Amino acid sequence: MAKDLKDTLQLPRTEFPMRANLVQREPARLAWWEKSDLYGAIQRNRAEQPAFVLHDGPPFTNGDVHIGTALNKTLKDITLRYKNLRGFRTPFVPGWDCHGLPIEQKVARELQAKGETVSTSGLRARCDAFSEGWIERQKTQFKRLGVLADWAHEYKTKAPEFEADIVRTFAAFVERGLVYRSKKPVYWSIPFETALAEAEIEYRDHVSPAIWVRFPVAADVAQARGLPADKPLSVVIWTTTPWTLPANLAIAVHPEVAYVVADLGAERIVVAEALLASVLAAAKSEAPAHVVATVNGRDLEHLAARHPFIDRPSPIVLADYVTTDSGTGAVHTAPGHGSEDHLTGLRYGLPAYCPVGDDGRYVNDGQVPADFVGLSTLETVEDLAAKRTSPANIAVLKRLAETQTLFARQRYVHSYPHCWRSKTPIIFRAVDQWFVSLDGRDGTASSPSPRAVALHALPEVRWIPSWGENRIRGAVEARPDWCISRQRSWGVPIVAFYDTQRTPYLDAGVVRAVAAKIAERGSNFWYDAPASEILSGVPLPAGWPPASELTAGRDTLDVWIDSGSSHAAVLRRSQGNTQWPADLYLEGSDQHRGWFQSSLWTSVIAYGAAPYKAVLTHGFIVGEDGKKISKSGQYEKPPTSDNFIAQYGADVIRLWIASQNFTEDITLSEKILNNAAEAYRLFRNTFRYQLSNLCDFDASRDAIPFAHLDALDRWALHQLFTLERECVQAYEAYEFHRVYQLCNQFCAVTLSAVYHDILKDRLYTLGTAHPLRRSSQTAIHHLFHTLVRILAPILSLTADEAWCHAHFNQDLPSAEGLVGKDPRLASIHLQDWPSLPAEWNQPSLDADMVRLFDIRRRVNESIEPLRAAGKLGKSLDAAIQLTTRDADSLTLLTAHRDLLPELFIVSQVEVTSATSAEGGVAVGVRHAQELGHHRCPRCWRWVPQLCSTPHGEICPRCSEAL
RNA sequence: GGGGGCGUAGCUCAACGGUAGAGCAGCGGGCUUAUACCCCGUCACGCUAGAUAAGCGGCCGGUUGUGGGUUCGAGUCCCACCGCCCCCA
Repeated sequence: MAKDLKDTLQLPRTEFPMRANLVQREPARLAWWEKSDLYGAIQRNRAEQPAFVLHDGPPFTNGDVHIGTALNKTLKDITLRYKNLRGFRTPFVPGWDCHGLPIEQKVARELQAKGETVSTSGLRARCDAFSEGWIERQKTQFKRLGVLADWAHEYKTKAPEFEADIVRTFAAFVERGLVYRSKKPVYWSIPFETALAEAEIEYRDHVSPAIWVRFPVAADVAQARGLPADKPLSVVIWTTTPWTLPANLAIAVHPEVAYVVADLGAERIVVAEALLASVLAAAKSEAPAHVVATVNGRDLEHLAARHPFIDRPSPIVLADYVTTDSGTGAVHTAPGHGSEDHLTGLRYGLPAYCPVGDDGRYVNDGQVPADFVGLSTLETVEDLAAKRTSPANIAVLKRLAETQTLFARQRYVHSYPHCWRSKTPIIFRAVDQWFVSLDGRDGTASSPSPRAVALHALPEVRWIPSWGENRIRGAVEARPDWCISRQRSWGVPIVAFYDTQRTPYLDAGVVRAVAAKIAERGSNFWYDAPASEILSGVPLPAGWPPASELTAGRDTLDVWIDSGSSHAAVLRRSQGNTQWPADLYLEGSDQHRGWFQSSLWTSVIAYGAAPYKAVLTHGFIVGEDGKKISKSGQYEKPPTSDNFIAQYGADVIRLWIASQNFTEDITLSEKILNNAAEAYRLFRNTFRYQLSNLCDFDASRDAIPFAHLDALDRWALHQLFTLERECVQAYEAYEFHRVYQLCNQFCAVTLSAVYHDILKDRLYTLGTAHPLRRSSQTAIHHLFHTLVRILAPILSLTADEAWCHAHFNQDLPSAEGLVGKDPRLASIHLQDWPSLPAEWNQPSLDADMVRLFDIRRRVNESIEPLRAAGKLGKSLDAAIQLTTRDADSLTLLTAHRDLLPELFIVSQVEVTSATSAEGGVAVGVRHAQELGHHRCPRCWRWVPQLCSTPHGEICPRCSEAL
């Protein structure tokens, strides 16, 4: 009979499964999105609406999608899905950054391992294929995350049309007169006669001659500085690269370090006070030394010492990087052979003098001693095998000995950079590079400099969070001129030509003409064709030699110009219906110095304004210990997007992302992901409860107008009204974690613990079409349709799944299901954001309910001891007595008298006023049985009297329902 | 070393310069009509009390990484330190 009665209840029914099985089931929905071209449908749906353009920052194409990259793309997806629901047209063209050293290096190493040698264009072809392979893999991985984009029309920086726009960015630099040529030291491989990047350096032990060298100070110079001049005086430097001495232009000392003039008997030397002992030890000096003067480094500035064997001065300069850890505290400075030296040289107006040619041998420049010319500066493979130092070192040592400027020497073993391919030591060598002046060049004084325009543009942009503006401002202000040339192969060529004397020829018109050819033929053509072909049909500017005498340059552009040109190549060309400037750039905070900045420079130079209206940044993922995820070591598998999805499914990962305040460090741990999974289940079950209780509800037929709804249901809609308003605020501020918190608490407290729980009695036991039941179903209907939209940007797959169940009673819309219906029904993502009627705002009702829920809480507290004592099981077994002398409370309780048993989920509530009672409301609890009541086997409530029906003894209300 | 941030319960997040709060997890129960679901209680110091009772303490216990400062009043503003993240050197 119990079974019989149970069948008379309106129990919830739905095919929406409780268990998500996301890992297994998500791919089907993703496949359906793709098959049905959901992205295209969404774009068509909003074709006439104002656009919100988020411009995608391109990930690099050399590996699987990392969880950090997944975070970035998911935040973009959440943003765009929200904007779409709000009615904006949201084109999203994903991009990939394809050129660059990491790929070139990886490919080159693979080739080397296989013993293959290929031409430049052959290497480029391999790089192209390598990059393309990762694009496809990453695309699959991004799709698996649920990211919706124009995947069929992505942008790639290696595409010919894109490359052409990169070249045109360069043309804009040239047009503005900003491009100039200057020397800069780079790592240089002698055997390969090529520049190397940091990543191509291997550190190996190397035996160098460490030498202490006297730089004589003339007597009159010393005297002018108040230094004793009656004996030979010299500044002693220490170096492990004797071959760089011909390029010495200065001696650096630290301004705050104390230096001494030490008398050694026959001579006096200047070294740092702290290093005097070690210097003497190196020279094995037996003679007693005594200090005759002490002076601060700062006071030595501009003191003109002499080069030990070349007739020129070597002035003393100041530099903060000088230490007293080793050496003499006086640092040999050759701006053409060291990065720090170069910067120091710039401060003192010293040239990046480098008398070493591409082949690593001294050139004949009239300054290098004639017998040095042609000597190799560093060891060849043969030299290394024979364990002998380089010819240049030998020559320098010999010359120092001859000029009696060698103070001491030692054999010195240290870690030294080597070329990864030839295994020979590398040299630091200044070579000509292309620079972009950020402060304007000759002839452009009338127009503001790029830096001025950039700084002017910053306040026009909305920076989220706001400190982003300060950060990029610092970077923009401090940035030196932009070195845009790289001696690489896998990149976009710098369209410059050279005559037989290596004189460069550069012209914006020529650059643009070549760009047009690259757009058609790809940039490989630059490497395969002779200059005459590259320039055929291109009118040469006056003063250029004939094309037959020119060769095309081999430098490539800094890859930051590649990605920094994306706004021109994509937005300016309205690719995928985008537009310039973008409404939003959204990347990690490291991009303040990267893409945000490179895009800003290219844009202000070419178009005079920033390419974005707003820039949103997120932090980086760290482990439980607060250390960055790669160093955290808490995961055995690599932290790729796929590895996490394989364990949790995309929607749990998306929920985790949404739950975090992403402007700060984002913590990732198993515990936190399990939290997200727990919250996911809460949302899923909330949808399930709602769907299952709407199984017999047709809004068009059964819905009840708001004014006629039961008070509890109106209250629920009031709560929903508030939730929606707050969620919109949170979304607009990009505070997705607030949306998460709000929805989580709404579902856990307002719905699950209160509203949904109270409703069970009504929904299950009343007659199908009972007004009270329909009233609650009306509210549930609104709750579902609002909540599913609020959560759709975050739980994109699950919200869509719930949506389909609401409309088709199955996972995915069927063809038949859609016949005769609006095709927009096919997906939640084709819906509009709900606009909730203002009448749902019921503050006074809410105030009443707040007080009633407070009493409810106290009722629950009062029931608990009886439960613990085993006197009571479910709350429906309880009969409650509320006693108050407080007129307000009495009015409140009386007004909602009928609602109280439902509200408390008890069988009876008696309200009495008592003059003797304390203030407030006193709660009394009894088992309903004590009142002589009987339990209705159908609805489980205890009532004074059961009545006989064909279904047995049940309560009058149930009898009526049947 | 320089620049930009962050630090509140085990976790995720709140809190106009004005009483430090939620959810989750944990712990203890209950239900079996959302059932691998759901409900109730408890849970950021200490003390006292207690079984159909809860209170007390506030200058002298604690309270937002630590220590100072400004203020009638500081999680919030300022300074220093510690730890961590991003960028640069």
